[in-house]
Formats: sequence, structure tokens, C-alpha cells
Amino acid sequence: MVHSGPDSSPPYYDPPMVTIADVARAAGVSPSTVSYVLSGKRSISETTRRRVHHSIRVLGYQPNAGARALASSRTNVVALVVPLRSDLNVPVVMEFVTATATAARTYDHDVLLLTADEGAAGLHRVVASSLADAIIVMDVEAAEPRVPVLRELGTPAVLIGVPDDPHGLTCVDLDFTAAGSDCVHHLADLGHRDIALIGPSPAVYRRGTSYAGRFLSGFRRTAATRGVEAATMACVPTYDGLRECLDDLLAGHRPATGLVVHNEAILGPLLSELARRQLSVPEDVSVLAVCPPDVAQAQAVPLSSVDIPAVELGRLAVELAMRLLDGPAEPEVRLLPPRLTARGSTGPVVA
Amino acid sequence: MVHSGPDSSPPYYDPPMVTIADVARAAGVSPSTVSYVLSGKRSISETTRRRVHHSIRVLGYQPNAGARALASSRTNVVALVVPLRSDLNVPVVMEFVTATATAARTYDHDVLLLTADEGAAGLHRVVASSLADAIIVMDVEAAEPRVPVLRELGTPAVLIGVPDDPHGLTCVDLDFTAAGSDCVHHLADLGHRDIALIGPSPAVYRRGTSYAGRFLSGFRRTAATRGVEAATMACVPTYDGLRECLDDLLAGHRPATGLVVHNEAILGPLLSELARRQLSVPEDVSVLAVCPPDVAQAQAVPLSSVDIPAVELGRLAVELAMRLLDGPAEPEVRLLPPRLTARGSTGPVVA
DNA sequence: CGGCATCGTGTTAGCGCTAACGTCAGAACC
DNA sequence: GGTTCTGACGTTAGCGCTAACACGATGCCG
Repeated sequence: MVHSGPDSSPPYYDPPMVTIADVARAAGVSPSTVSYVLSGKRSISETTRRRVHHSIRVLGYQPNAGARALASSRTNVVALVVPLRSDLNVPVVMEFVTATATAARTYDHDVLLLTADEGAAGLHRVVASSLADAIIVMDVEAAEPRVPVLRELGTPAVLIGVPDDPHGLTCVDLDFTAAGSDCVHHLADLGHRDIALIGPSPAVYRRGTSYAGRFLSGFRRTAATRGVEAATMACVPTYDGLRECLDDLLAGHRPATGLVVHNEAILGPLLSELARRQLSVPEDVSVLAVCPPDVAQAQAVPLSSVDIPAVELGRLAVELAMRLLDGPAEPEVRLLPPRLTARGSTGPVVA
Repeated sequence: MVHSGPDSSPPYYDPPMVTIADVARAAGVSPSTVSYVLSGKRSISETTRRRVHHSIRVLGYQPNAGARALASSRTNVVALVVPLRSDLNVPVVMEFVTATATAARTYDHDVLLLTADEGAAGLHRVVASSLADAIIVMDVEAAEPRVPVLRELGTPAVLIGVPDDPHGLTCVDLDFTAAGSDCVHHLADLGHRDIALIGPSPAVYRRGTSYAGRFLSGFRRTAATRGVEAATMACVPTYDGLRECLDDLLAGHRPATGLVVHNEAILGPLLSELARRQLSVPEDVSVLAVCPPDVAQAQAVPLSSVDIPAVELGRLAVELAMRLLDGPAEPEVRLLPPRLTARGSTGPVVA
């Protein structure tokens, strides 16, 4: 039992910092040897390696991050810029964040969290103060203002999403154009001649969020190819907005028989509202969602969907960032192919 | 235009690191003076201060985080441990995370993101390697295994949620006991004699997540006081689970007329299912939710609810962490009083 | 058997910053 | 006119680590 003074409960107990010198002494080697054992940057005999590792374990040594960063100009931290908006898909964002953090750990890196409201200045701050080695940016807009800053900073960076001009930058995303296209094909194959896209909130389109536009264009192009009548609407994430949407889409003289929903927040309300209107899925109307699989499963009717592979994207973003750190790699735009899973909310048109 | 060599696009451009010495030279003072201007730890004449600030701005100086941490043993980083579980309230978690990051910035701190799967070892790692000055832990269980580690580490820590034995630790949370109580009072005041609590997934109870239990006990105790018949069930977040739940609650010879829903994920499905059963809200059944206000608003029927003040909690957690850093402060358990907002999904019992 | 890789290890100069210690001028006091 | 005090600043010793340099001991070749 440790007794540290007259008062038995000191407010904060000073941590007994273990340094590399302590380890070196315990193992009977020089500090640099310990360092080299840890970094593997030069050959070490099996016996000393074992002795060093043993001492490290016994003493509970953890290299001081600041000192290491100072000496090596490597922080082993990647910065992750998350959006603050509530008009986008929160569960997807969260999945992505945790996937990034988890993936970073497998590369012995940590994640520093930045919010988008710091804007380009935040990127500059983090780089200039050497808080991180690489940056991952989510929620990229078409005319992304942070892109020129990233290019100029010259820091390894990975964007989630593809800006209009990705020149020189590494990007990852779902291939939303293909996703839009696949959705149309799926419904057209089932015989639907009148379909509709219920997209994200108008605000998302307005600020030119890249994925929304790409999905839309894939959707429209393929609709034209397949000779399918395709309505498209943005939908504000409220119940009233949704009602109007449906009034428009289902009340014309050629009502839509297939709905593609690229707006996770309104999936639940949509199904409720369809039920209220006595429209059954998929008999009266087919519903195809764009969302993570677990969300699709959890609905009243398990939904056919195109997965948003947030976890995979997070892992990939980290992987590419690490590659950039290892040595200059060609910038690339990596689009994951969409995967459509039928779950019973889409079916053939009933004549 | 900068031209840096024969090849016009070098993969990565070396950042021209500006040091405190550069600033000092430009301002005609010593490095320490610049440091003191920045920290305010000793008096500086107005003229010098201005000259220094000017040079800082002109050169775009940002102190090197590693060097600063090494010299001062202060990182200006708080670690935030987020849960990885998908069985809890994702939007609330995300709100909390962003609120924490934003609040930390107002104190000139950054946030390092840890995932709960690193467990106690992660806490040790972060502290031992001096990656952060303080730790904020979310999703605290009743018998929280990380609590003893935190106590022993002696690092300033704030828990979101209250473990069984919070002795010596600072905790913040919504007062879930009071929230459970308030819900019963609200329904009882409206004349309901038979109410039910639909709680989180059984997994949440099983692992003893503190808030679930506290809400439940507040609910039960007050139900007893008010002489209200109160059923309680955990509900798995699937549509089928929900159906069973409702079968039990609404089919007895004394069916519940008021539902308290402490499970954000099933709010949507619940309303759909009630509609399917031709039960209208609040005429046939009152629904009272525990969730953030925006979620309550976005439902088919705007829901009366007890707010989960994620943003406020995040801010508060950071604030308390900063207080702990400033100097040893008394550990405290801070419970925010619940706020119940009636939105029309709860009404008097129709006889 | 001398030279020359190669391997395993020690020694040490910083990395950029902070904070403890000095210094020095002028005000204030008796 | 000493003495003390109090701003306002300069000088410098580390913080813990990495990586460049150095060095002895083998082994192998001619």
C-alpha cells in the first residue's frame, strides 16, 4: 500500500513518468538501443531485443508522445474533420468516425477530432503546430473551399467525397453515380416505368455536397437510357415536407410505382405515411433505400437498399493516408462499387 | 508563383516551419519574451506585446505542439472515449462528440478520439504517453471497469454517466431518476392509471448501463407513489421486438393508455405500428419520449419529450475538465434537471 | 593474414519550447 | 544617497526522444 504523505487523499497524484533512459538502465543498454528496438530501424540481436522488451513491460514504459514528435517530426496522429451539420446522415457519420479511429489504431496512430466549423484555418492550425501527420476530411462539397488549402499545405490528405477538381488529392467515396444508376436498373428490371427519387434536404443540394449531385446524375442518366419516367425531389426532413413530397409523386395521373430514397432520416416517416395512405410495400409501391444495412433492416418493412459502406470507407481512408505517409504515392480517386441488396421492399409492378 | 525545382509538382512540399526564434528575431526580442507574450505568465510592456503579436501574424507562427508539451508537460488535448456500440443512441452520441470538440476549442484545447474497445489499457496508454491532459468518458456502466483505473491514474477525468461508486471522480449526466419520475407525473396528471415504459434494448440493461437503471427506478418509484399501474419492458431495436412489446402492453385486460419510450431507435417504428393498429396518438394512447428535441419534432406526430441535453452535457464535461486542470477541485456529481416539453403526443385519458 | 564489409551497439547533438534564474534601470522609501 | 522593490526583459538548462555518427568485433576474401 502506498502512503504518500500526511494527507491520505492528495487531489492528484503525480504520475511517475518512466523514460527511455529508465528502460535502458534496466535492460543494461543505451537509450538509443531501446529506441531502435521500438522503431526497428536497425538490426538488434535477439537477446537484447528480449531484454529490452522485458524491461519495457516491467516498467510499463510508454514513449512520450511530445518528445517523440519533436525529435522525429512524426506525431502518429491523423486529424479527422467531421461535419457539424444535422441535415446529413448522422449514423453514417458516426460509423465513419469510429471506423476511422479503430483503423488508425491498427497503424499505431491516434485520431484528433476537428469540427468543420474551424474551416480552412483549422487545417492550417493543425499542420503548422504539428498536431497531426495527415488529415482526413469528411463531407466534401463540390466547390470545396478547403481543397486549395490542403493542396498548398502539402500535408498528406484524404477526402471522403469528391470535389469538382480533385487534382493532386486523394479521395475515397462510394460510387454514387453508379449507385444512382443501379437503383434505376433495379426498378426498371422489375418493370417499373414511373419512378421517383426522394433525395436529401434541399440544403444539401444547395451547398453542392458532392455525393448528392452524383447520385442524382447517375439516376437521371440511366432513367433516360432505360426510358423510364423519373421524377426527382429534394425532401426536407420533416413530416410535412415528406407529405408534400408524396402528394406530388403519388397523385399525378401517372403516379410513381417505385421510390428511391436517398435520405435516411425520412425512411421511417415515409413508411409510416405510406401505411397511413393504405399503400402496401412492395405491392402498391416499391421502396429502395440508400443507407447502411442495419438501418435498412430495422424498418417496418426490411428495405432493399444500396449500402453506404461507412466502415469500409473509414478503413480505406486511413489506409490511403498511411500510404501517403510512407512515401509520396500517386494521388487517386477511389470509388467503391455500390452493392444493392434486395430485401423485399421492392417487387414487380402489379398490373 | 513558387517554383521549387526541375519537376514542377513535387509530391509533398516541405512545410517551412516557423519557430519561436524566428518570431523573436523579427520582433527584436528574446524567445522567452515571445513565449511569455503567448502565455501571459509575466508582465510585458504594451509596445513589446504589440511588436511580438505583429511578427506572429506576419510569419504565421504556430507553436509546435510537441515541443510545448515536452517543455511544459501540458498537451492542451483532452481525450474523449466514445462507445462503439450500435445499441445506443447514435445521434445523441454524435451530438455529444461535436459539442465536446467545439467546447474544447473555446478553451484552446483539442480532442483526441479514443474508442471504448481499447478499454482501460487505452486510458493508460494515453496518460502514460502524455497524449492528453484530461479524459472524458462516455457510456459509463454501473460497475464501470475503467473507474478504478481512472482513480489510480490520477489524471483529471470526467465521466458522462454515473457509476455505482463515483467516489473521487467528477461525473455529469442528466438526472435520469428525476426524468423517469417526471414522466410518470406527467401522465398521471393527465389521468392515466395504466402506463408502460418501453426501455432500451435488453443488452443495455444487461451490461448495467447506469442511465437505464436510474430512469427505471425513478419511473417505478413514482408510479408506486402515484398509485399508477406501471409495466416495464426492454425492447430490442427491431420491428418484431416492438410488435411483441406492444402485444403485451396493449392487449391485457387493462391495456396501457400511456407509453413512455426511452429508446430513440424505435420511436419511428412505434408510431408506424400504432398507426397500423388504428390507434391514434394521443387519443387512444399517449406517447412520451426521452430523446433530443429535434428527434421529437421530426416524428409523424411531434412528440412530447424529456430532452436529452447532449450539447449541454458536452460543454459541461469540458468545463469541469478544465476546472480540474486549473487546480485540484472537489470531485462532484453534477446532474442536470430534466426538462419535459409537451408537444401534443400526450393528452388526457379519454373515458 | 591484412583489408573490408557487416553486424550490434554506444555517444551525443539537437528537435522547439518553457520556466527558472539573472540583470538592469528606475521608482520609492527613510 | 543608499537600500529595497518592482517592472521589463535576456540567457539558458533541460523536457524525452531520435537519428546521425562512431566504434569494436566478427567473418570472409584474396
